[in-house]
Amino acid sequence: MKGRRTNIKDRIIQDIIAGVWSPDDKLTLDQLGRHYSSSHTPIREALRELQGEGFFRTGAGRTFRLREVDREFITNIFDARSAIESMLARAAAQRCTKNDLENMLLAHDGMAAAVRDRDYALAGIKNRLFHDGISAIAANGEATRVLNIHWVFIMTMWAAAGYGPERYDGVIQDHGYIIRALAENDADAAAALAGAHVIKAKFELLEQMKK
Amino acid sequence: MKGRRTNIKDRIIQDIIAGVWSPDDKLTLDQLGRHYSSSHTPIREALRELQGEGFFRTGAGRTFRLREVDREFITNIFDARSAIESMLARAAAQRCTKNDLENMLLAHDGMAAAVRDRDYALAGIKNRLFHDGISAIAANGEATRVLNIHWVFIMTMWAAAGYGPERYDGVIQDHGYIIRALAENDADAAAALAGAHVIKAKFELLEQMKK
DNA sequence: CAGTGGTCTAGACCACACG
DNA sequence: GTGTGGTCTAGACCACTGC
Repeated sequence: MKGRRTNIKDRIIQDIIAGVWSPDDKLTLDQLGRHYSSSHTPIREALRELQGEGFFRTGAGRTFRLREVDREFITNIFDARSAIESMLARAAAQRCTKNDLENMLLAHDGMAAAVRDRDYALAGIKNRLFHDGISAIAANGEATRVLNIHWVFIMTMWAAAGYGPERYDGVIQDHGYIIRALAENDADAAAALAGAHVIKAKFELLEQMKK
Repeated sequence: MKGRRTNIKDRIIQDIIAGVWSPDDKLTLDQLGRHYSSSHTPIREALRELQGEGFFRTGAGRTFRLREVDREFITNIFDARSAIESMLARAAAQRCTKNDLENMLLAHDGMAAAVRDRDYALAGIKNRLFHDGISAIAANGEATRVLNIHWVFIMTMWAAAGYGPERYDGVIQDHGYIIRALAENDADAAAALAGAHVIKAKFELLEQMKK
């Protein structure tokens, strides 16, 4: 399924965070095509996907203009994620079966083990497994799609932030409480916990941005 | 800005609802290209946008497979919309100024007038103005983008549903209460009202689908 | 190991800005 | 009117499928 478009999109995000492209650059298809060794079409499609994720706005004329990844942008996408994750957690708590719960515990333990080993790359992957698990139980593919769109960006930001044990321990603690809410089929609790969990991530990234 | 891609996307959605394309059809680029008198690229991009909106899933191989627009799909997207509109209404209530309020009242009165004149096409447009107004006050462009993606689909569904005065009066009543919440800067009330407003739309469309 | 069909390349096209 | 640069056309390419 994946063409080179997917790779180009990921590389562009990493380059945005790394500061290779700045908001005032022109960013023409020719220029990007040269940089990523590709012709117009794959670049064009990658840009359109990135536009759908909010990284580009259509500027004057028909040009693509890079959006600044600033506090407002982080705030906006995490507020949206919080609302959706909260809703999904509520649905998941209502539907959660014994089997679902075991899968969640597996992901949870896997992440805890990775953090214990100081393997933060693995911990990031396990973290995503945990959140994907909730989405799977909630079974709302359309809402899940919205959560998935910024994933590359979030992973890259976390890697750049270089969080240590304190941050990860807090995340794991939160996950533990969310699992309890799922186990009790307590929808209100799950919604509140999941929503707050995302807000914390927002604050951490905003804090990190000041540097 | 708009190329023919945008038109093709809208026409495909209308054709999906009209039953021109059914979930089991092959839907190759060649076939669609012949049908919409275009070459691969614009079709391909339209399909990719529609994939991002959940209308297509990537089937076996690398083929595009049309998703069935069924009760589950409607439920999923409206549950997601409810969560986001609720969050936006909460933010809007906190930020709403006197000037913002006047703009909302303008859109509100415009829709009421359109319904009084039985001009439901105009009422649909005014309805969108109302919801766009809330998004504008909330000033979360990234969340708003998520709300905008299904708009063509929703407009087409409403037109197909052929709602009469009773339905529109209910919508306008809801809008009136939301405006009151904005006026009082009552964030909790706005969130509850906006969330419920979307759930009602979901139930109405599900009801409509049985026929 | 052919067939099917999505993906990429090259280049013409043309809309929109600016002088 | 001229130029810049996004958009579309045509066709080659090649991954995946199923015979």
